[in-house]
Amino acid sequence: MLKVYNTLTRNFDEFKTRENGKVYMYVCGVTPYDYPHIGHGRAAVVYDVIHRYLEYKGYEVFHISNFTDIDDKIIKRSNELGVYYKDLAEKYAAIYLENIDALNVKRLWKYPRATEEIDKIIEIVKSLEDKGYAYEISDGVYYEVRKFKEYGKLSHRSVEELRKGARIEVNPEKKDPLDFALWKKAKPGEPAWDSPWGKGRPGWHIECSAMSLKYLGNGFDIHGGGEDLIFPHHENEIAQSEAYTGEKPFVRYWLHNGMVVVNKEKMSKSLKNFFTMSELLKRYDGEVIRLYLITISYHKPLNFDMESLEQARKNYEYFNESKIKLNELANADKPGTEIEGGKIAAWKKSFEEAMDSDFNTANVLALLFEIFKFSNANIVSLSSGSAKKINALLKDIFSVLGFAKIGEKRETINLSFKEDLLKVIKNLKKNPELAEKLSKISLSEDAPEILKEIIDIRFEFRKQKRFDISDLMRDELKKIGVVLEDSKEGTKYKLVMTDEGK
RNA sequence: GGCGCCGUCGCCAAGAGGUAAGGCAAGGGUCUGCAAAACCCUCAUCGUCGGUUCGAGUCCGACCGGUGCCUCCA
Repeated sequence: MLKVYNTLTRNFDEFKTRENGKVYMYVCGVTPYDYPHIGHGRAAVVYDVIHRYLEYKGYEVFHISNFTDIDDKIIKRSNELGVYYKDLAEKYAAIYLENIDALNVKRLWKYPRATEEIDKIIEIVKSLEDKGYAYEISDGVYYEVRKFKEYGKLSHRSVEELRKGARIEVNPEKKDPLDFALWKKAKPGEPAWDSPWGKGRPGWHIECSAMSLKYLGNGFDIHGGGEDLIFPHHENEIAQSEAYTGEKPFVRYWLHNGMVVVNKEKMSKSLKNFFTMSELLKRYDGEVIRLYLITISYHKPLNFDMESLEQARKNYEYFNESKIKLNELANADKPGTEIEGGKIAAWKKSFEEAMDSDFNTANVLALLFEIFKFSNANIVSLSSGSAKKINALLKDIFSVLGFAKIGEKRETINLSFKEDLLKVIKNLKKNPELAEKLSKISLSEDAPEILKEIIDIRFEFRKQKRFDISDLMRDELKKIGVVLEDSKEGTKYKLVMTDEGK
């Protein structure tokens, strides 16, 4: 039985959907005005894992995430750069999508944009005004918080407390400092849409109510986002939506992911302590970053540091290497010990129990270590059939965690790999004993063939016990990320990431 | 000031009343010409002080330290 931590009830609630077999989920997306950082990546990955597990459980998942493509920051930025606001927003929306593609986040059902849902937004604001929940003043239409009796139920605050903490008001016409803008009247030079209140644009919170209600309907299952959105964003969404529909709940389960922090401070643009996904992806494979992001419970803060990322890289390599061995065994058609069915079943059970406990990916990772420890320790005795059985389970686990490349051999690392190899050859030619042999290699061949010839030459030296030469060759290759592994069967190579790149 | 969260081995991190998962690092082995990889072994009583309980990282209280939200933010 799946249990999820619900911010509204502050409890691990049993997950029951509105409709049988279907999950409707809305996750607050980004305001695309700059490069997305790893915190945005974490949110995307977290809800992607949740999405994937729900599908594993047999649900059909209707998952959407918005782009808030009109707001103060976008207007300010586009004015600074002298570009059209929509072009700016679409540029960064595209970068965001590219980045999370690299993290192997599934594309969602829909990515609605605020500016493309103006009709629905106006309809809701108008309705709230008609029902007496909203009022118009000189600079816009505001939601009257005191009219909504349950205001504060999500963030667990009282209106009185909030009022004490409220900042000095900009517009004295507001009835209450807590009232927030549903619709902002246009200032000169700002993008604007026609409305019953003249030219203007949506306030910050209304677009999420409009898009979620439009595409998912009232009372949908999951609403997610960063925990910094609990107040005021999600609190206001509830107030708007439940007042508008006249029904509750607007959302059945409120899920919130923890922030990424750096040196214990929240990663944010204003503190300038952020790492963009684009820069991290230059140094680390997207799946390594993904693994790093799911090593800790999704609702806890994640303290970002390179050392932990490096640890994730090692763990990823271990999974990868172990899976390759298992695949080789599975394809070998080799007789051997059969794994007890009970073992597989127990692993499957602990996988599901972990995920059922509010998506405990950390425990799933521990399980993966257990499985691979077993397969590695028994790789010589196990039958191919057993390997296939283990692989079947791993396929499910990896598909839920969102790893598509574990077990693939990396054939070439990047485009400059051949250049690197030629550099190695050049360096090795400084050794007179090697020069002649290496010059026989045809440099017009592809990188894998060249590499193979180098390894063959080294093999000859090893046979003659010329370990000085073979060690020299091994060291040179290691510098470009080629690690040689000698065994009785011959020399295998694998490609690993180096500091300079993948 | 209000509402929260967190403090578990050098580091990362599960566990949430029944006697401390996992990973990285470290040390010792097996294997290897040496490595690498893999495997085996070793490695914590849970911020402090009280309380509840047969039994507490796990519940309650106080305190110490850190941090989030209350303003835009995944």
